[in-house]
Amino acid sequence: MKEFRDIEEKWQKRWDKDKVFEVDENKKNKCYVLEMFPYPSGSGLHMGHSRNYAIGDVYARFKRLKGFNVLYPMGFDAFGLPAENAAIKEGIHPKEYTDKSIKSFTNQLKALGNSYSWSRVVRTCDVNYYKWNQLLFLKFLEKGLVYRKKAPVNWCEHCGTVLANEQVEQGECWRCHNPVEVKQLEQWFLKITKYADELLKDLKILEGWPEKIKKMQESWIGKSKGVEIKFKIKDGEELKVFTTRPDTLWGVTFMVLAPENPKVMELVKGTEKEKEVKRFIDKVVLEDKYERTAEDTEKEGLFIGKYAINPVNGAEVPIYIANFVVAEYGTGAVMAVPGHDQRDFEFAKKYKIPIKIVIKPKEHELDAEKMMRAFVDVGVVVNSADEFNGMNNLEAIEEIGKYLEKEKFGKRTVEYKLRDWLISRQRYWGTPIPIVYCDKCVAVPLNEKELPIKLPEDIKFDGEGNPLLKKKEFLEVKCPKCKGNGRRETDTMDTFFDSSWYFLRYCDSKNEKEMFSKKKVKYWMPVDQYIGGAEHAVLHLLYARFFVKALRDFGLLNFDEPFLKLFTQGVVYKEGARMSKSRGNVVVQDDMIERYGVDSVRVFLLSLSHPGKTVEWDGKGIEGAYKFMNKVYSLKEKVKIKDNSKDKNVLSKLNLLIKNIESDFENFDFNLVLSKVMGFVNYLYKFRENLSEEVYKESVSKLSIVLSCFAPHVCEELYGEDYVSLADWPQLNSKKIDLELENLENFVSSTISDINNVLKLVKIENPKKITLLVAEEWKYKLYEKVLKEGKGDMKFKVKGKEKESIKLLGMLKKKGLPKFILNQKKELEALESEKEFIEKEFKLKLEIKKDGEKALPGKVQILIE
RNA sequence: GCGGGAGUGCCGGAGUCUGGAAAACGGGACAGCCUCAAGAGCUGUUGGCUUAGUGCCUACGCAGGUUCAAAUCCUGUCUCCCGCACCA
Repeated sequence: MKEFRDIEEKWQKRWDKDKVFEVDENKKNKCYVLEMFPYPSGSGLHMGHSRNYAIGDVYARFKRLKGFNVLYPMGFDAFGLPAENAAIKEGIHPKEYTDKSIKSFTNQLKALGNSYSWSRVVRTCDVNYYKWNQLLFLKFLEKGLVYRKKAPVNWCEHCGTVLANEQVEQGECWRCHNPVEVKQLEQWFLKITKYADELLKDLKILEGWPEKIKKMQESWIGKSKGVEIKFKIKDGEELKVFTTRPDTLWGVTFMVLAPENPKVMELVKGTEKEKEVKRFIDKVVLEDKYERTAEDTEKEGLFIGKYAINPVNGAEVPIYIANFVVAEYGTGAVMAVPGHDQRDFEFAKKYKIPIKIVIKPKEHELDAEKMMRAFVDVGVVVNSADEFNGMNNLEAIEEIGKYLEKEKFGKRTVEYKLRDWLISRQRYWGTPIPIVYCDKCVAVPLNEKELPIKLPEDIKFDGEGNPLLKKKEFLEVKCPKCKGNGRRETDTMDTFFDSSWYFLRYCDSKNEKEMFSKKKVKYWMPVDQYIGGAEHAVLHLLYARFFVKALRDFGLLNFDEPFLKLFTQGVVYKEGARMSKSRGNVVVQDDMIERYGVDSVRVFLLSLSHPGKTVEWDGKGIEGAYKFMNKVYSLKEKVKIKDNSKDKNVLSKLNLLIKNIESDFENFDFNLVLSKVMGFVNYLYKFRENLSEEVYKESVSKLSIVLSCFAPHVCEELYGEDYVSLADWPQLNSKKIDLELENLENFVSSTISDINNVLKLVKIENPKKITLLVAEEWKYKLYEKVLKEGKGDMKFKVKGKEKESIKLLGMLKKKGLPKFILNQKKELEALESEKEFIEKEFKLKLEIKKDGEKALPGKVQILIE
């Protein structure tokens, strides 16, 4: 639509020129609205993106209108694999690819009309940004939060790099969905586990976060309280196990070690079992780890010929190794209680190991022979030490824990599922890790002054491994410590490192001297409203929280959490799958914008459904949004005034609208805002000839302010003075809301239904008398009309509300009721009333939604005889 | 198995917190007006029955319960989507 397109261009240029959305620290209340910054890929923005960014923009614009000093920045998560892969595939440099992508992203975001503060753009691939990554790395190292360790790590062959635990989804690489292998490698880890407890605890203060995301983090951190118990190995040293169920300690009938547990080979060394055990381990370890440890995988194990001694009763139990035990959790060894753990139960059945009952239900006995599954419910301790028998097992967990500590059999501990974060990546397009290796000094961190370590740009991509490995100038350096020959670290940082603090950099993105000015960060942070996808629940959202806590402990920040409120948008699906380039089911925004104008597209995308819900793409509805925008735009031209009979009504509707939508905005109920605004626009449009100039102007002006969040360009045009984007939210004038007017229809119809209900209730076909007692406040004209004039003439032509009045009259008449009159007390009584007294009385409350200031006395009593 | 969420016309979705004419708002379909025509715009219809009434009946996943009154509150149950998953 040409006209809309012209308007868009005009205003986008003006916004840019006048720096309308640029902000500085000032005395106003600040509001930091942030969307997760995008990864700039070569393909354009599709409808999923458009919807997401529209959501953020509506909120930011709303807050701006409400008088906040709104920081709403945009940037690019510009390092990462896809750029590198594109480089290999298409033969262009990742930098070039990224620059190009960022450019096209920027253009498309601008085309969307989003009110970003463009001067603050952050690009993580700029030295100016990533040098601070390097500084941070050194700081982490200094504080003992970074360490290098040889460990079993997740390796994605397809991406040619290791991955963090969080980046493995059901055994597959989060990015390419190829199976992940386990490799023993020496890598850099970030000690996120140090903050495990705080990360868990502080979830409680994140009231503005979706429950779902918090639960996901909670289970990812996976805290469990238990006891570490020492078992002696017969003729050997001791073996520690971790258990959350010390109450079942007397029911232990075997032990199981993870095959990877180094203790295993030590134990069998030189015994006749050695070969067999080795074969078993090799077999199990070769298997895909995810499959092996899936819940429905058949349990397999092997007795290793050794026995352990239960510290509390001296019982000797056989030691097994088995596929279902995870090496990394707890001590990589478990005490098995088949009576009270389903996994142990299955294993015991398979290998014919005895089952011993030590907890039983209150009411009946258990027979270990006949049990079909383990008893895991709450019960009573039996067959254990005398002092615990008869105790409720939950209580026994506590007591036995204490007992074990007292007897020095073990100690109470806490275990987490959370693992340290592996940040090394064997890829080129990322932040170089500021480390030099040297034969003498091992791994030497660089001095701060030597930063930044620039990522060399002049390199060759042959598709084989990390090109940095072949870049001599980069590779060969002097050891900073001994000045001998050293070799630079060629691994780069996980890009989630970049995104863990970018929101801080926005506060002061051009600072050359520091990561950020503490003062500026203090003003803007924390982010008031964060918006992004739920898929980052245990990735970015967890890492960023960790960074903030760590930086706080470095003395750089003075708050505990980066994001006060979080909104997770829904995904746009097409043909049953998430819209994405790789699936080839994208609908790009450009064509649609070209045809209908961007405001229509924005309105359409947000009217579809609640922004938090996933939607299946169906472009048909755009027509409706387009019609709506046309109608809105046509309000620019005032038609001839016939009369001003609707002034009151329109003002009432207008103020009602302003009142109602504010909380909808806060709750992200944008679909509701839009439907309410549409309702108002229809009303205004319908009666535009019956309005005084003032009222019309006021209506259009206020409408354009509230609607500017959704349709900023057309609304700028409509507003006509200054920038609507910087206007003040319209003042609510509650007095103009005419409740009588607004509730008229409601009142009549509900009265009808009340009478109906009452009639049904008392089963009187022809009641002798019906009395309606109406409160003084209900001076509804309609009632007067119906009851004064309504002589049963139902044939006068009426519409709308008045139709209802006919319905009321007719209905009453049909029920055999004669004329009514309205008396001074606003009591309505049947004329031919009997003196007989009322037999039944039903009070029917007619409650109208409260308006906060004045609750209506709305109450009608219907008395029937 | 655990956790989160959802079941309402042909479709997307309001309404549920705070019980009181179910279906706001939008899409789609159908009919009419306007047009040479198309589009746009406007008007109406869109659960069933119907003698066409100002009528009756049925309906908010299913089954119960509370209540004068339930989509809404309570109990049970089914289905679907999403996340985690042998963590001892």
